[in-house]
Amino acid sequence: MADTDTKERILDAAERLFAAHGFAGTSLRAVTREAGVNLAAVHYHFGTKEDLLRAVLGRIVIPINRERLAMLEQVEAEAGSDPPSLEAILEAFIAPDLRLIRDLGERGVIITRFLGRSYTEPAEMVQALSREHYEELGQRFMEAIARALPEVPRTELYWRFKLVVGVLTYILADTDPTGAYGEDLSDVDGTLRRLVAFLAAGLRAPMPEAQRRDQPEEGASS
Amino acid sequence: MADTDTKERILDAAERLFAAHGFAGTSLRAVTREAGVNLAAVHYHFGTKEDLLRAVLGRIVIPINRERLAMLEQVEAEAGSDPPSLEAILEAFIAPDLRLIRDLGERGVIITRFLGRSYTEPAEMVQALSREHYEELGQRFMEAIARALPEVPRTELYWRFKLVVGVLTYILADTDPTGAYGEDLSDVDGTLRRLVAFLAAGLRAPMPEAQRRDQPEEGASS
DNA sequence: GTATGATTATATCAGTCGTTTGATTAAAGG
DNA sequence: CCTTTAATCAAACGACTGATATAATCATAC
Repeated sequence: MADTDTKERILDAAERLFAAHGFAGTSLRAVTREAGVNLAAVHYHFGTKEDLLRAVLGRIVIPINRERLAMLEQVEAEAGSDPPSLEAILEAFIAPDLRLIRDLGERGVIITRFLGRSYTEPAEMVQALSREHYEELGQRFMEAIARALPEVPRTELYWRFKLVVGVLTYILADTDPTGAYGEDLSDVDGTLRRLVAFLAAGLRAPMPEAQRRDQPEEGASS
Repeated sequence: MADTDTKERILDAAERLFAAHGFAGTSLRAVTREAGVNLAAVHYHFGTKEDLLRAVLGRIVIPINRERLAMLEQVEAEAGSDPPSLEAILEAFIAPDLRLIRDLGERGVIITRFLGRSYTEPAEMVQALSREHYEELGQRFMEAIARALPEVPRTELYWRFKLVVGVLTYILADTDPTGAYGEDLSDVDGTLRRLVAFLAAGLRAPMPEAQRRDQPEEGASS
């Protein structure tokens, strides 16, 4: 059995099972059973269970983020010396994930679910890994958005960008092949447009009135 | 040892550990160790590990949802025959969770984290339970929002409401006592206002242009 | 005091877990 | 061909898991 085959089979199986059951809920025996390989192969090829997860996450996230960054750079290049449009930036941020579904079919669904869940995955190391992959990129996108929305205070934008991440995370975690995405793959683009519309509006929202700390709690505010 | 004490201790410990490590990553021995009780007490008082989780989730969610519903009803009563404002509805939806942090301090943080994570928790039964608690209530809020936004198509609202849930889920899952929420509890109200502003704008966003399926992919759309 | 039910404590069961080990096999290189 | 390296295999280790059984203790009522 060729080594690239064994490793790939382990990675594929682990990807599926980690996405479905999380890190703690997935045993190495389940992985090796599904991959049809020997238990010790995991340790031979990857080391610890954590190392396996690192490998799974890395092979997913690195190409996606490369694509994400490339899209952003293209958007910026097309805008020239002007700031790029907010919608285009958001599209660059979101599209690579959603297009996984269209391009990879069922594996795309597995991956998006895995990505979406990794952010709130109970095992701390999963979260830490996930954030590590996104930190620099997030900063990059934050700055592009700040240029597109100079009138929104920076701290507010930082916070709102987290909400953008939250929405994307949630959508990814909730993908379901029997739902809208699975039925009609061209709907991915429609979904993208609607997502971008929602998020762009939220990012552009005027700041709410400053709170007044010395007043008792109020009911309705028009 | 009085039975209400033992049960409470188990529930408290389980709440903390499930929130931190998830269902699969938390063993009953860890729970009983932390609670300072005997292993058999779990089965005696609660039955299976799943039943314990049910009990933990139920004692958290039921009062919060009661409060959520009460706030919505108050908002509707104040609006009379008019539709209530979107902002007020969103506030009724979100405030009970956020106020946990202010009102319960560290336990509030634990609970919000638990709630936020339960939606994407890898163990399927956690998710199923979580959704079960929110299904009817979600429907109730959806209808209130639809009355506040009659110009947005119903199917689009349904979908956008899921994004609202996603944002809230993410914020809850990401609570960190060392962050903004923990430092200044009065900031919970500011957070609520900013959240509502973001989400209200997104919900009110005009529909994006319908997609054209027969056209090649476009770049920027102004 | 006794009787009864509730509760706790301990031991055990059967199984699972990640990791390691030494043996064996397969492939590559000289 | 032999030697070396890479890869695979099966067994074992020590630890842990949820659940159960049983006996002891506690609490309450009569």
